[in-house]
Amino acid sequence: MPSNWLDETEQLAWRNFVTTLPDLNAAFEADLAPHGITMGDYEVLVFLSEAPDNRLRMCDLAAALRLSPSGLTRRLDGMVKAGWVERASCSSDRRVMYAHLTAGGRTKMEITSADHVQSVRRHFIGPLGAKGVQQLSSLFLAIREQLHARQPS
Amino acid sequence: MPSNWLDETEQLAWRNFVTTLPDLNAAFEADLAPHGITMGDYEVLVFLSEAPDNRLRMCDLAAALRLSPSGLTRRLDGMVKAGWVERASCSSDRRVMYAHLTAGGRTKMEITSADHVQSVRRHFIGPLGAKGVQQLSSLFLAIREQLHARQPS
DNA sequence: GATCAATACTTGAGGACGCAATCAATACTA
DNA sequence: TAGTATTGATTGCGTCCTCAAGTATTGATC
Repeated sequence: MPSNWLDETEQLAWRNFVTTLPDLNAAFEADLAPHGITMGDYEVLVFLSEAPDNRLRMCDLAAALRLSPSGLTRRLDGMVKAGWVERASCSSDRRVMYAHLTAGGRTKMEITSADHVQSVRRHFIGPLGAKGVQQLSSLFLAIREQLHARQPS
Repeated sequence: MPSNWLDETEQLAWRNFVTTLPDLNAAFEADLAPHGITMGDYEVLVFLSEAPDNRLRMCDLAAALRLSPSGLTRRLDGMVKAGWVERASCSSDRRVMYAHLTAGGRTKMEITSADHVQSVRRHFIGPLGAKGVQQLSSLFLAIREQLHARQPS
């Protein structure tokens, strides 16, 4: 074993982390499933609802979602078909397409968000406790800053 | 906004968490990529290397990996082709197939693990700090216990 | 101002995964 | 012990994603 191996405490932390993540994610998906929407699509609704004019350029939205351009194109296809989003072209730059939240999309998000917040509270906020929420917040902030320090996105 | 909405601190913690995860994951994958292996395949090697006789039943391995049976079948196809794993039938129950770590698979894991541990240390352990490691460990333990409390897997 | 590079998006091809159906083997039950 | 249910693994099919290539538009350079 190399000298930089994880000690027991570090090993335990790492395992607690990586073994919990998939189940946590599955729990959120399962809670959203009755609404007929995935976490991925729901996140699109959230980003658009918070953007100016309820719209974002495809490339900006893709970057925010950590999705490839083609991946977003196809995800949006489905959401347009569902009536939650529409495409709109840009007058000042005819290369860009806006993803624009429709009224139906906003309604969908509002209905869904109530359950989703409850889901986050039950699976995430609740078990952490008030102190744990603050701890976890700053821990992940530190991780993210370290990530962006080397690879400024 | 419903009454159970997240307050500002909770909101911030949640966002720090969900926005960091994809980048963290991408960092691990990127560090492993030069070895020509994915996190998914690497995890198979780890599980098998720690199992008795370096082998696990397909169904047990699938459960450990949070993978569907068919998903594991196909992942193993690739790993068998790479020479890291071999399938072995079970004498006492002819339904089961063992996934068995080969010598080449163990070598692959040992070579790869040095870099992977460094990767975990840089992106995860390092920014957390000694105190943060312990905090995060118990926080995710709490989350997992809450998850299993309702849905005993 | 013509050319070349960069940017924004889409499409085609291929990979990874889940669900449902299938087949084989074992366990339960009357 | 015969019949049924359960378990373990695989295959077909559909979905979602990425990469590479292609098209269109804008920006940069000489």
